[in-house]
Amino acid sequence: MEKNNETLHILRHSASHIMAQAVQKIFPNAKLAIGPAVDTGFYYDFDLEGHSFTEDDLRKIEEEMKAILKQNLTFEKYLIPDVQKQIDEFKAQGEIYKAELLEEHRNDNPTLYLTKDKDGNVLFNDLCAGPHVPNTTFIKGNAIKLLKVAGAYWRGNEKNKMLQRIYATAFWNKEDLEKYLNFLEEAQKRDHRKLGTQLDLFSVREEIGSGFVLWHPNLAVVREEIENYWRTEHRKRGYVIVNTPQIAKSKLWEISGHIDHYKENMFFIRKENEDEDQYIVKPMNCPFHIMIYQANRYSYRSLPLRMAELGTVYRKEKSGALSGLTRVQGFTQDDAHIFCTPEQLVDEINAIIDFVSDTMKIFNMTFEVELSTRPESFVGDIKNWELAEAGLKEAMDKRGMKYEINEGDGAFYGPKIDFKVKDAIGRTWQCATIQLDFNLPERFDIKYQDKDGTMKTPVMLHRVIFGSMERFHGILIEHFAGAFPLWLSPQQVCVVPISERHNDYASEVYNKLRNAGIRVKLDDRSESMGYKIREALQDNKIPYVLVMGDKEIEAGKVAVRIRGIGEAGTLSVDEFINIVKEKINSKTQELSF
RNA sequence: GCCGAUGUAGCUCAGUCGGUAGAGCAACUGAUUCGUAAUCAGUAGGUCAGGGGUUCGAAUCCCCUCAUCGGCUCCA
Repeated sequence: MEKNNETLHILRHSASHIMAQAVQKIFPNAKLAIGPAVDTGFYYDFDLEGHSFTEDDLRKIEEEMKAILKQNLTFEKYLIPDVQKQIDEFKAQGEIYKAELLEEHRNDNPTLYLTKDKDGNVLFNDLCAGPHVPNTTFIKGNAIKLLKVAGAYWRGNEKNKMLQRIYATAFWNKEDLEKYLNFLEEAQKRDHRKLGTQLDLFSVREEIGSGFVLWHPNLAVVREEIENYWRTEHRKRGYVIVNTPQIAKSKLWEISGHIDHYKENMFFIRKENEDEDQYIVKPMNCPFHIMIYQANRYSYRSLPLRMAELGTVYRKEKSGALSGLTRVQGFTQDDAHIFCTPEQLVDEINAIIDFVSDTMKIFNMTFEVELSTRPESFVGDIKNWELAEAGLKEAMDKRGMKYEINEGDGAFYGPKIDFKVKDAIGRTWQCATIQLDFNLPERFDIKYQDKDGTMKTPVMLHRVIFGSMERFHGILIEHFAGAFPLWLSPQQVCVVPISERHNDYASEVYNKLRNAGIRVKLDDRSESMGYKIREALQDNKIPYVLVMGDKEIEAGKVAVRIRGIGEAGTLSVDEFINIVKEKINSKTQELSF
């Protein structure tokens, strides 16, 4: 058997059998559920009454696995001759989950995999389609690692019993495992929640509520730059920008259908007395944008209408779902709604794809695309769906864009294209999305006048580029490991006088930079130069430090030190300002001169 | 919402068997005036997440709530 990436999942699947064997050796009451290989390793789900796996158990199980591996066991495929008999046997053993699975696969020529010792004794068996490695010599004791224990519902259904899942990983050799563990450690250092505290970027307070983000001055600077970019780009691309209220009467949400379909995610404002109207905090911007559309009459000539807003919405989430900046209850969408005729649809979609791709380029991010098609329950005319799906495909095919298709995964109101960017941990986050909507234009009965003079219902597109400002900033923090490119850096330059007698010159330099519109900090504290440099570059991740002492003052220059690079010679202040301004304007990630 | 873990100074953490809380960094004050990724000394800082209970006595044991973390589910 070849030891490559393609066969790695076979190794991992086999390792999961060894783990199950080890668990049942230590905990004979543990019932087996399922234990597949996944992208980064494998897991096995157990039902174990009366005991929760601990870190210590994981160590013991790992030791037991190593002991099992030393016995040089073989994996053997075994076609179940009498399925009913095997089901009864599983039931007698208490293996109710295996029995349930076998019940379902009874007509698929189900097989067991037997783990045998060299005398042919069966030490362990598991209902399994395989394949597996031939024997345990393929699984190296020093290349497996049990990682964590977590709860997981049987068959992923929250109505079912919660099982205990042990996550683990395995590689062909020790070196690959260590590489992976190092990667996990690196990823942890980039965690935006950790960096959020370290760099004083944001916080979430119990007194305010979970999932409501306080943007500290440092991250507010990043956001300001990104919003500036966002506005400029939207103007360039023919959008109009609007502002809408934070709350609306329940009537609006009745028309939009949100009360019927989205209630559990909405925040209701408590009424003081029964006569008052019920107000609801907006979970979406679309109804407001439609109301703006309704304020005017449109013809096919005046469409498409591209309406954008940095709109803050609030969505109630299940308590366990929240996380840092990436999953919150209050967030600002970089939302837009495009009202157009069916003929304009493909062009509009293409323009949005251009927009997304141009934007992600600036951050040096890659993304993958998924198309989700009509689900089982849907609204609108099936012909429109087919046209729309074909349109989305056409737009992507024309530009040679690769995409995955998630059949039946679209929203009930229309198909969608999702853009997923990759973060430091290799996890993909949904950012940009384009969704067609056949529902809201009907519900609000919006129209445009076509060439032939008749009134028709426009096609409506929802789209975001960043998704939410909160999530996108979380991704940015991880992507850059907190070391933002110059144009986004909360502080761009730190001015460090060597000793007190250089303070006057330093403050002159500081004023010059500040007047030039550069975000600069003067560090004239009575600390050592080395300390100030370290704090600026390493702790605060400021791109440039300007050091000045007698020599620089005499020459009218500054000594430049660059984050992650080191000393970069001396320049006049004007020269430095010109270079830095040019770099800021070009949004480059290159700091060196 | 579910399973499990965690919550001690601004941050990172220690705190034994239940006997009234400690370090490093940061902050503040003073000294130092320094040539490229941590100068020295001193001072101050805590209702031990919140509430209830057991106890002569609780950071420590029990219960509830809140929050955070790892997952599951959800993410119209």
